[in-house]
Amino acid sequence: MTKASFIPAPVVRRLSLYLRQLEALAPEHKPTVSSRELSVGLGLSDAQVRKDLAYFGQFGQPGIGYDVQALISRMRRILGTDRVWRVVLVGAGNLGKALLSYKGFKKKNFHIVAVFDADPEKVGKPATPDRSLAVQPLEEMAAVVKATKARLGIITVPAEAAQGAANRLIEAGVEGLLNFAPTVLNAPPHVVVSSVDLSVQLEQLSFQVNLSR
Amino acid sequence: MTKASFIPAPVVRRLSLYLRQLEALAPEHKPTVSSRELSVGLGLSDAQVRKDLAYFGQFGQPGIGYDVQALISRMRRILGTDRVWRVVLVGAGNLGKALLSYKGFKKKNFHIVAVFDADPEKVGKPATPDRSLAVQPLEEMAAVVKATKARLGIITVPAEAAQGAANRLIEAGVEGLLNFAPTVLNAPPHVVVSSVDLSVQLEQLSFQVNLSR
DNA sequence: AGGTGTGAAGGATTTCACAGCC
DNA sequence: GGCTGTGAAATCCTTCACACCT
Repeated sequence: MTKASFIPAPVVRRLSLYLRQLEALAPEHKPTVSSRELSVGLGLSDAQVRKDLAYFGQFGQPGIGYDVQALISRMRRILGTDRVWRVVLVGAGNLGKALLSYKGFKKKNFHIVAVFDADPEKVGKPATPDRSLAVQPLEEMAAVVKATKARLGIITVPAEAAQGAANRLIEAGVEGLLNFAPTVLNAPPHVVVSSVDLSVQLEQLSFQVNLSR
Repeated sequence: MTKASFIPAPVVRRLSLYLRQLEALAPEHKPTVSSRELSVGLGLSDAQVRKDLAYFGQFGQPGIGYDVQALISRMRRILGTDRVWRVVLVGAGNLGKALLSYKGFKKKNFHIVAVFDADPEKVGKPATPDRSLAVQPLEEMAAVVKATKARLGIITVPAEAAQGAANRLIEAGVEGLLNFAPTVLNAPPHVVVSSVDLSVQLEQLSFQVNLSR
């Protein structure tokens, strides 16, 4: 593996976008793609694409470009999605259930293997219409995470319950958290946390829209 | 209004986080907060908070800090959430329905006023369990957006349908789009686009988790 | 010609550090 | 003593531009 000691955050964010673009244009069966072609759709410069990819070694052919399939494989390995990631979800509310039936995760090799909720009313009931998973009580988390070898957790509980859910997940041995609750999570340094606050996204829009008038 | 001619993107992103922190600590009835107190929870430096706020004028008291309530009001006005934003949603699938019943939006003054879907099977059916909104056909969009004075649109359709949905929304006069489809959207410069790709979020996690071992 | 990889230059953002105010 | 607002310095990131490859 390359000496990818430290990668700037903006680069990591773009990596996923490159992969998405590549996968979108793979069906066209063009064997290669240039940094320019990759960059235009994303509103970036061609130099940026080359610099970003150069963090992980050099796999372009001067005069030709990048081999699409090879680059896809390489990017998947870099991002870690060449293998299955087992994920547990805490919070069987509306958002949690929506994520459970979201097809995109499985396509990207993220498999949700268990669902937990604090509400005794929900425990035992099927978490999805297809009844593939039943909601389990929080107490089971440690055992289930261990048994399923899940390494990631998704938090879709109310803000007040988020830190508690995070603590349990961390205790159970999860290595990364995707948090949808509108609050900051504290976690030890060996646990990676990424947050999506849906209201914040809309706020960004309302700010920008107000600016342009 | 202040000469907020141009605000760097990183600053805008943090603005929402400041407001969220402030709202979280408002119930404690502490009258003021220091840049340091605001910064620690978010993992930022105190200087950063002060610099960011300084873009919009100066409302701190040396030796005291910032008046919590005043800062909240000010931030809401800056972000545009001191008024109601009417929002329409396209795509009555799982994610769309989850967003419809997400309480956080209304709390932040974002009101979803209509739901559209291309599937004739879904049209006419209630979009939420509480039956407050019925799914409408895409053809109605222009008229409904006009009638409801909606200015923002949320896209929760499959990737293949996203650009089409965006075009219709733009045509109908919407000024900002929040896109959950895993694809890049093209839009004219007067329309602001913000995207959330759920799989990309998990990919970021798998990358970071792989790094730290 | 068309295209990559990369030092060097340029810009943007963050941190430092301190004068000045409460 | 505590804290803000802000120039100056430092750091981080992007763009330029070109040697080199096919």
